[in-house]
Amino acid sequence: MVKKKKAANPRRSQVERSATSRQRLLSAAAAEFAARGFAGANVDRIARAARVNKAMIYYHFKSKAALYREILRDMFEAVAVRVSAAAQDPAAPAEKVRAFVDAIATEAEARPHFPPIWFREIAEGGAHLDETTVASITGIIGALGRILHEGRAAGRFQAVNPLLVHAGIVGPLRRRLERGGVPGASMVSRDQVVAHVQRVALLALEGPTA
Amino acid sequence: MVKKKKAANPRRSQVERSATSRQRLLSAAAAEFAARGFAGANVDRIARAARVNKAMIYYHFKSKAALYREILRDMFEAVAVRVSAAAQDPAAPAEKVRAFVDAIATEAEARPHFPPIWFREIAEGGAHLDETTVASITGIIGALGRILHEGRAAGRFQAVNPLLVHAGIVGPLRRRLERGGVPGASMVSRDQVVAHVQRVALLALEGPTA
DNA sequence: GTCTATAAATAGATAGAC
DNA sequence: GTCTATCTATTTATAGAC
Repeated sequence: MVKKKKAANPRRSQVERSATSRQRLLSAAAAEFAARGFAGANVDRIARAARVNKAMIYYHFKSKAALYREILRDMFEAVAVRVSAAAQDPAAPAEKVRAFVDAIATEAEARPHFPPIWFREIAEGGAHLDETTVASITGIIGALGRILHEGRAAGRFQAVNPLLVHAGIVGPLRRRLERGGVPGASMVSRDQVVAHVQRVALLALEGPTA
Repeated sequence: MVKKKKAANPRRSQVERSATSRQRLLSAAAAEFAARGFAGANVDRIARAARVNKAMIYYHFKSKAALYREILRDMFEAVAVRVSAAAQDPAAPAEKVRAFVDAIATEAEARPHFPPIWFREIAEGGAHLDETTVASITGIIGALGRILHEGRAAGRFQAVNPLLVHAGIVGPLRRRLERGGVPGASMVSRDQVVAHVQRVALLALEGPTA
């Protein structure tokens, strides 16, 4: 009788055994990285927020950087998967654009800390990204590019740079500014934002050239 | 005979006497903050890039934070001034939107490090901003708000949230991604970007509701 | 105004007991 | 898996000579 308990996927068994502290750390870290960026984030603060001993960070993850990379990998992979599905769906290009926007919005909603982190990585030129994550991002942009190309081939869209469309989508799809005295900042609902972005993206693609 | 040389504006005389090192520090710091953010920035690196002794940072500025605030203040003030001018100009609302976009683009061009810094501050919720700078930003959003309101009153624009329009403008108006394997990233010129953003902004405001 | 040397504080990381 | 104590490196900031 060969023992089987050690033969299981190490990743899976680890998750089973320590889902709590590991999970707490991941979500506390996401919040910290979102609020302060990679360099500004503090492992003590992460541990405290997760109500977990700081040493656990180095038990579950190799380093602060590895923890950050893991969060990024997870976030961008999730978006890439959903976005690719939207691009492959048999639907009209315009509908795919709507699905693309909604895919990002949905993932951003499920992970409230995703947009700020994304923003920072853009500002930083992707300094902290590993190859897997770069591949995910390339996949996201690529999926959008395919949708745009398809619409253009069908004579529905005009030629616009995918990166600019992408920026026009990601820009507004961040969390509303909560402070700073900007009036009306927190009065925009999720659905309003999504509807606005979808409308603008489609106008940019289908509207007159003028 | 009262001596006059000490009576001059201390700020002015300081600038006159040390324009070189002070100026070098400011521009080196802007680059560093843009590339790495406030927390990620390193004063040694700033001093080295400016070819100035590190102690000079604390001679000219109170601290790393004060240096950062000074850069932000300058950048946002310049944008606020130009943007307010655009809003006051006697022109049709649509033209004012174009001027608004161009104003930001022009300042961003004059200060290449402005867009990434702006991006970070947005992600951070304005954590490092002093009151003066918050006022500038409020002024920028306010100027856009007035333009939109005017266009709406004239029956030309539809009702859209100024913050979303603003995000749609600032989002694409960042520096083009230079790396990361994104195809076509660096193929977008300044004028193409500005034209795209202007077009999209106006479509969002004037286009059909559908 | 400029420089060297160094103080002082932070913060990432690890050893080792339990 | 979890904790305490601590090491170490980095980095902001200052004192003081020139």
